[in-house]
Amino acid sequence: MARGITDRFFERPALEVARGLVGCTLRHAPCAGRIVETEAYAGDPASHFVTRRPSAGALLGTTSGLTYVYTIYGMHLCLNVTADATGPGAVLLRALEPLEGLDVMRSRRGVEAVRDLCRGPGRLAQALGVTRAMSGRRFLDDFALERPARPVSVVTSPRIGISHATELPWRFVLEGSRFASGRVA
DNA sequence: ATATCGATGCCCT
DNA sequence: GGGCATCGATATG
Repeated sequence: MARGITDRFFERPALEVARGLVGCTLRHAPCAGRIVETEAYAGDPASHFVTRRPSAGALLGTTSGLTYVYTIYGMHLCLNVTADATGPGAVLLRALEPLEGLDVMRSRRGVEAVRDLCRGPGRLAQALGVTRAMSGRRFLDDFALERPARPVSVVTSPRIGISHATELPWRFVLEGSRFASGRVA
């Protein structure tokens, strides 16, 4: 596969990885979708490297290409990939445009509408069958990534749902996508 | 269309 | 005990 992504892709700053992942196809058989929304976290005050340093610090600080899964608000999982092997970094996958395995996604999610299957990090994780046991594994052991066939337009905005470092435009959205979470710009 | 709110677990003081 | 990188249901313009 000419456009397949390897571990080396993640050996750079989280901002570059987050931007580069937008437009890529994410596969976790039998499901697949186009990544339309990501967020970068590094050593900033909103990052788990800072706010959960004792537990998540090692994983986020000195690795790249590993899966990081955490529970939020007691009931939702969020799927991340670590980036930048020489410094803290991770990318949160926030939304997909569903492409394959929609029926499996529907049964996991318990909803029918395509637009509601993977729009938002908790929904995305549920639709793909993400589990906490994946955390710490090589991301590419559980998922496959392919670059987009053509360059994509990406727009940035502040990150969603955080209360610190809200001024940083570290959210990346595929321009014009109806499958991104949050407000339509 | 936006607003509010309850559910829930984990990591931290 | 407090604070979340959230979602879905409900209530109201």
